[in-house]
Amino acid sequence: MADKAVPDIVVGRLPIYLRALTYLKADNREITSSQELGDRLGISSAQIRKDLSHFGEFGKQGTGYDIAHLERNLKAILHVDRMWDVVLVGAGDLGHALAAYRGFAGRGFRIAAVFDKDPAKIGKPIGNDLVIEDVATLADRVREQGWQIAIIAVPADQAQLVANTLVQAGIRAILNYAPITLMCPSGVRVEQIDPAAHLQHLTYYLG
Amino acid sequence: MADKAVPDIVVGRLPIYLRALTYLKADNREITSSQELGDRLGISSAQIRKDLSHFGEFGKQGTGYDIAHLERNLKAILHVDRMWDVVLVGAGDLGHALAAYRGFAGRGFRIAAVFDKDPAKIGKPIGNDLVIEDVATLADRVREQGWQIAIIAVPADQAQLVANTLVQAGIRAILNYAPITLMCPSGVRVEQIDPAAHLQHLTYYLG
DNA sequence: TAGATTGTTAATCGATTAACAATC
DNA sequence: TAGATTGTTAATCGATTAACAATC
Repeated sequence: MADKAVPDIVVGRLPIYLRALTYLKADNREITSSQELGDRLGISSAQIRKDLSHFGEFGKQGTGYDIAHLERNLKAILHVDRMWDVVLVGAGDLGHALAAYRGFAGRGFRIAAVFDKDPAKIGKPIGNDLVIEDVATLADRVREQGWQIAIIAVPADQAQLVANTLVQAGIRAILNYAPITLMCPSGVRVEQIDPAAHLQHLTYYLG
Repeated sequence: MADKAVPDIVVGRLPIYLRALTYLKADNREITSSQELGDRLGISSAQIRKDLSHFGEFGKQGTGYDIAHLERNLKAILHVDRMWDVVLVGAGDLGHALAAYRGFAGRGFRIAAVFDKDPAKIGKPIGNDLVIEDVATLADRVREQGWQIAIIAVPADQAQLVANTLVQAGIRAILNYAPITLMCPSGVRVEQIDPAAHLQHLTYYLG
């Protein structure tokens, strides 16, 4: 059955499935099952089959899933069967870590440029082969390059302003590391990473 | 109505509410409403009232919520009305960024120690006033200090091993930055941060 | 074939929303 | 008081699970 409006919560699990498949493939495994995947991920096998069924039929009864085949399909579904340029705004410690992060390349992403407003940082090298650019030129550069994805790694009090600039310039997806809820027009998707919030979620369960 | 087993999804929203309250307070606001909070967070006011009702009655009909009072209560509920020591394992770029992160202190957390296995890093300063310790001593140090929370910022292929060590030593909550699903005994809670997975979630919605 | 596992349906479970009496 | 907003109930909506026919 082809898709008709897949629940966002299902979409959010696909990258996890994809990640698991990549590890299985690296282990020279060729076939897996919803049972095995579920065991590894702490998810029921029924849920995995149901989730995948939103997008098509990828398995074989009695056998399971061809790992390379399912991986290829998930990549296509998530549109990571190509490379995406990502703009990074903020060249603090976190920005530097993200610019140097090895984990993006294999999963469809490349940090294409880094911006900061600190004159002492502008012009300095960052990551593998980038140079920090002036955030004053951010909007023009985004428009000119047609970038669609941005990562915000600036202090909380500047995040909304940066987001506004990005959206104005045509960015359609934002990964926000600033600990603040961004207000963005519908049509712009935002994902948030807030380590302190995650830790607080955990401490709830600690005496 | 007091709690009887609050859904985890509700617990996960409390840190977001708390964060919003802190900003309101910094803005010298004294009173807010479920409506205002919801508008700011993109959540329905009904959901906010329902979520809070799991823990008690914090508002006043016709008026709303006293910001400082609700903030105090949420902090207590999440057990961040105290400071938590957090062990950080992994002193790469990300580890350095986390060790230097200013956002933890105000929200209940302090990086208490950093561990790495690289002899070239051990003994080097990191963050404000820490020195990188040998991961070989991790288990002993965790036990001796009674630490309960850890952040894993090591490469994916070492994350499970580190997690096992931590759990063995008594850690009960893990924030995992390695892009791999950790297998941990029930009783140990794990939260995962995987930037590439978040980006893939976003690209699903991009043409 | 016999055994295994998918894809799907129906049943269950849980979360969100709407609505409103209570009341500040 | 009149207006506003809570806390809660009941209704709706959506997601997960169980079960199984199909079939490799």
